[in-house]
Amino acid sequence: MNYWLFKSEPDAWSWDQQVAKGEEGEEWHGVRNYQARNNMRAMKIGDLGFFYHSNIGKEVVGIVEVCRESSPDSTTDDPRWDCVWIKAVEPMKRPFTLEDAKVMPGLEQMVLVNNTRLSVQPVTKEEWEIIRREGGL
DNA sequence: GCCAACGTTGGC
DNA sequence: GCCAACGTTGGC
Repeated sequence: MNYWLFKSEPDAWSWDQQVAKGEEGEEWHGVRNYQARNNMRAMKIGDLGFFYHSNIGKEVVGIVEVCRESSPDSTTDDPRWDCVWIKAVEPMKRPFTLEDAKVMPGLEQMVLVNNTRLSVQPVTKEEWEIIRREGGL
């Protein structure tokens, strides 16, 4: 079991829209970055992730689960790009902000804090548990 | 809206 | 294979 973080601008695709997709989930399409793609290729069904709102909010708003492993991105014919599907599991009771992450002991090494531009990133078990707890779950 | 950080592209 | 130019992301 591995843990991840998915960034989305809520203007483009929000947590509420993700929740509305229910059990079927949604293809996490549109990623055009090798590192982010490689992270998705490493994912297994059942892996969990944080759903993070970038730009507006700048906070983790919920937890998602990988429900389909990496397959070709339906929004391009370019064979380099594929992606997973994710479904909403539960919302955070309290959103966990980027600001929180910057000052929270134990999150100094977190990718979210140190590589702001990576849109699909790994999260360690320790980081996962801290943020989950701080989110009231 | 600006701009720093980073990734990608393409000329050499 | 290097690196300048350019494009994009995302925090502020």
